[in-house]
Amino acid sequence: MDSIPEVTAPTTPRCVPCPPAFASAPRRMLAKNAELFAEGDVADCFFFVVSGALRCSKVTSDGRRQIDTFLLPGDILGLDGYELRRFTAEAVEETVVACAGLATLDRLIDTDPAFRALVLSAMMANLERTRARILLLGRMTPRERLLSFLKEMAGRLGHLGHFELPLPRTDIADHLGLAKETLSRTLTKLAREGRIVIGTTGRRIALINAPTV
Amino acid sequence: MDSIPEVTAPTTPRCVPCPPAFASAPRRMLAKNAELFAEGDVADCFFFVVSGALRCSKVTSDGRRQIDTFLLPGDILGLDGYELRRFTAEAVEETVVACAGLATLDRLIDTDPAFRALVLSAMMANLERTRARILLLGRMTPRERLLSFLKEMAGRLGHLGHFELPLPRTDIADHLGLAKETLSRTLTKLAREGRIVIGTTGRRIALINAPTV
DNA sequence: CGCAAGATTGAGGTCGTTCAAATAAAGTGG
DNA sequence: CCACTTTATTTGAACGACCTCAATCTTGCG
Repeated sequence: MDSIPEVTAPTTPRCVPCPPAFASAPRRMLAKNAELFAEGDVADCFFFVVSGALRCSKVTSDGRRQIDTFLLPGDILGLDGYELRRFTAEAVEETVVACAGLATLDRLIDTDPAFRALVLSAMMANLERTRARILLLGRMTPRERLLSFLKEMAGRLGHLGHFELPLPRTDIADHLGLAKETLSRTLTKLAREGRIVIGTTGRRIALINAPTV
Repeated sequence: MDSIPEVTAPTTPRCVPCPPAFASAPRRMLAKNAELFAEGDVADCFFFVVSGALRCSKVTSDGRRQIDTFLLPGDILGLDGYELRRFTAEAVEETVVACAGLATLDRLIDTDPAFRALVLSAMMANLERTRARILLLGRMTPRERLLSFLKEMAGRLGHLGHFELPLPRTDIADHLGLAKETLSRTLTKLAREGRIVIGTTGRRIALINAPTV
């Protein structure tokens, strides 16, 4: 629609240093759309996202999909403490994770107060983010959902100006509980209103002066 | 619509013994619709629900309300670890809670492995329940939402046959992301189909042979 | 350059909401 | 305990938002 101000390093490669617990943990590289684990798998390890992005989703028997969360570099995945995975995790793009066994997790929680605090705060942040999404999905219009999502992403991606969304429209739609067509329409409507600017590639988005939600 | 098989003790009083951490904690009695705390309040203690029921909700500036969770006897509230409350907690009916300070919580987490496990598992259960609701709110029909909710409640209230829901329709609607009229219609439709039976009082509900969702 | 996958746009239908009214239930005060 | 008030629930009708289906356009990749 409009052009976005180009910057010298438009796409921050987004690779993040590991916390000590994962310093020597083995890495795993995932191709685009590769599955890290699936709903129902035995949960025997947890992960730290080094680079790339993951989506965690559930699918109903008739194919409706809901994406719980997107995981970005620096996030921890797999703390839920269940025997079996409750959702599927897939790479949105090429992604690198560090893996650690659950025994490690239990040991660290019991012996390392700093790590325990990290885990607790990660869980609480997770819970709070999820709760915010409950309000979003239960009571908000597509427009509000999208603005809220973009604001969150802007914050998490660390750029308040513009940022590169590594996510296809379908994923965003399944995250926000919308049809992809509705998402697309809402997106262009926001662009026409001047609330956002969409790059020529479609993936780069700039939030213009976004008032709270 | 139809009559529900009467039982000698139709309404289980639902009062639950305290875990040790709350054994000598002060009690607080809440009248119907009384507020335990409000969004934005300073969070200085956490609670154990002894009897009654609570609803945790958020409200948008224009009055749309979303109920995150209902708390029933035996549930713990206030583990989120935030400085300020992120939601409002009110009594659905006359309710008794036990209160403990957050200092107690921190101390117990650091010193008592059993309590730590309790807290962690409570948080995980909470997170999982919330995640299930994300799918529900994002991708399910009113009918599916209601059946899922009734099934959950039947399990939590401990009766797989019929049970007394202490909740008004409006609360259920705001929990499931529906208009109260839609909820009511869906309810009577399910009753006509024979999937549920609604008592003359409207609050007692029997789930008939509910296949999974 | 051509194909495949993703995104946008359009048209039409459906389901859930909104507004409004009627009915039922629960409190209240005599 | 009853009549009355108030609140909650059910029901109806009509509108509108979002979804579905389908076609077009764009982007990415071989």
